[in-house]
Amino acid sequence: MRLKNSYFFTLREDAKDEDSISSNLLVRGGFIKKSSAGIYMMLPMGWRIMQKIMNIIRDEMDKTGCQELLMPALIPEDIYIASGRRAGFGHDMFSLKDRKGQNYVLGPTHEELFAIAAKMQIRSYKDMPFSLYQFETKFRDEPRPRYGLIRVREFIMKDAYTFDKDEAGLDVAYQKQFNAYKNIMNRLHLNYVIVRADTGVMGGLLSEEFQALAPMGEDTLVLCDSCDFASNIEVAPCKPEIPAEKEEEKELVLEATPHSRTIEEVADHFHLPAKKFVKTLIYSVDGAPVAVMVRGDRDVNETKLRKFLKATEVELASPSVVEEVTHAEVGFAGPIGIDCPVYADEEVKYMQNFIVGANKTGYHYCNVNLKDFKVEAFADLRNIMEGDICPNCGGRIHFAHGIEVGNTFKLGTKYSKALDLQYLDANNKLQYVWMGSYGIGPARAMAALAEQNADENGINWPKDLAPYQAAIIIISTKDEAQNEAAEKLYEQLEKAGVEVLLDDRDTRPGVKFKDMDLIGIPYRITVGRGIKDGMVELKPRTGEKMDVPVDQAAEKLIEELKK
RNA sequence: CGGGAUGUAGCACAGCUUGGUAGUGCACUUGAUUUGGGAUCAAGGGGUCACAGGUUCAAAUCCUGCCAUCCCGACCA
Repeated sequence: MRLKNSYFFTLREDAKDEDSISSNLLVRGGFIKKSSAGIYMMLPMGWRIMQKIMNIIRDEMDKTGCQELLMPALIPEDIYIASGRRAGFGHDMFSLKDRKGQNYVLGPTHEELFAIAAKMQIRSYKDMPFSLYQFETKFRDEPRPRYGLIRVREFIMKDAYTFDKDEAGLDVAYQKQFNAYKNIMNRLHLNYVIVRADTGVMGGLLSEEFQALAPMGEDTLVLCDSCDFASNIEVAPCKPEIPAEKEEEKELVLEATPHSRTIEEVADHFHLPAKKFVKTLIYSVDGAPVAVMVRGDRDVNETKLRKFLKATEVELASPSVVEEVTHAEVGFAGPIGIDCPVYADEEVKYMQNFIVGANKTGYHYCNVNLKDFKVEAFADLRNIMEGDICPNCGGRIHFAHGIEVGNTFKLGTKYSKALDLQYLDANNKLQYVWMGSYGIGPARAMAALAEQNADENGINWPKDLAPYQAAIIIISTKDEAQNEAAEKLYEQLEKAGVEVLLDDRDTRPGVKFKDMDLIGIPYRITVGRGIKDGMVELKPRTGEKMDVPVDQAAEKLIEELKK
């Protein structure tokens, strides 16, 4: 493509309303532009990269025998009511009415429609296995869009669905998709890890996430120093820390702590480490108050709490609820005499002579032991911490941050039951279909690549994903010899199938160099003053320049691109 | 949804406290000098100061409302 008279622009300054490395570079490079909160225009340079990413995904999907189709985005609300997910998604779903007053939603993910589509195919066990996928725009009304393409409200997703007659079949289909996902991540040159994750609103039996490593990533990944344990923090199991020695249980004491509400303040008051305290947090679990105890230096894991109590919604209770159940101001909650059920993290079971709030404003109890209060149940309810023991091998845990680029789910029969997707087995008995669902966000992949490959000059795209493989820069467009040589080279490369940009803009060389580095063109051929001796310059974006005779430049570039 | 901030030229911002001709840098146009890492000089073009009301002789500036955007939190496949 010739840059002159084409839609191409870059910005010299960071965008004020972008908040990450990738989104700033993508906006500055003219790849994308925010059109409203969490909604982006995908401009020509960005769309080229998207298509390259999508082609790799498509190729790997096709290799698994998955068939591509396209579902509507506009879907009657009833379908999500039938699956029970209308309430689950809640305000995350864009919804609207048609002229007749019928309620519609914009699809946030498509398990329901694919299950319905599968009904048309499936009569007997002989009709499976098969799988389907699409690239489709999804809509999710995120409460807080962020980080450019990473958390958006409208985005293209590749979603695939597998249909099998039993769990063994699902296992095989899942493994095939899982391997395809690994191939995709590798071909995208992403630095990633695969972690266990919560199944969330998708439901089902198993969820694994493909997480591109990046410091700004929103997910906390729990990794082990000595084995291959990898989990999203939301589901990482914890082993309780058991004190080495038993203490002698002391007498319960009520102590005035008038100015101490937070754990730090209370620890200060008693001159004891946070480990000697137990926090009591009041949660609202499907509307009912529940107290949860964890050691003072730990955090409650709300995903674990929700699962343990088989609840759909878990959130910290409002101050008024806290005051109601504790009969005290916020900051003095404890298990003794509280007016709601108490659950405790397993670790609390092993603690002795600890300190808790007294449910009385300005007081804490010291030397508290298990006999002093009633607990409904002990369970793993806390977040694992860096330095904790690996639940798998006993090694040490460390954290990393990731961008969730892909996610695979073993759904089981959740949707086939909800939407009545059945088949006749060999014994002429009706059975439910086993489903899997597999999502990948090409735009998130693009942002993750930018995040992982940014340098001080811009984005250093992998060779095969850059919007163009090479750029020919004309130093002075007033020099006929330079123009002619550049044109000839351009035609030669186009003919050879190289994706090449001809920077024939009438501007200073520095501008051209900066622009090509910013948008991450992997190779640059500079046609300048050397042309009078028949020489041009070939330079990798990050690497040394080489002087090359102009008539060998194309050949040399093609050779470099193959490396 | 709670807390905070911001909306002024294509972009980034100043001006608002203390009401009185709409400003700066980049970008853009024209000319000149330049031409291997975001040139210099000169002359220009471009604005319902988010929107709607109000106060005032007079509002970007003060008041009320409203919309949008961003930040922190909550939430989140």
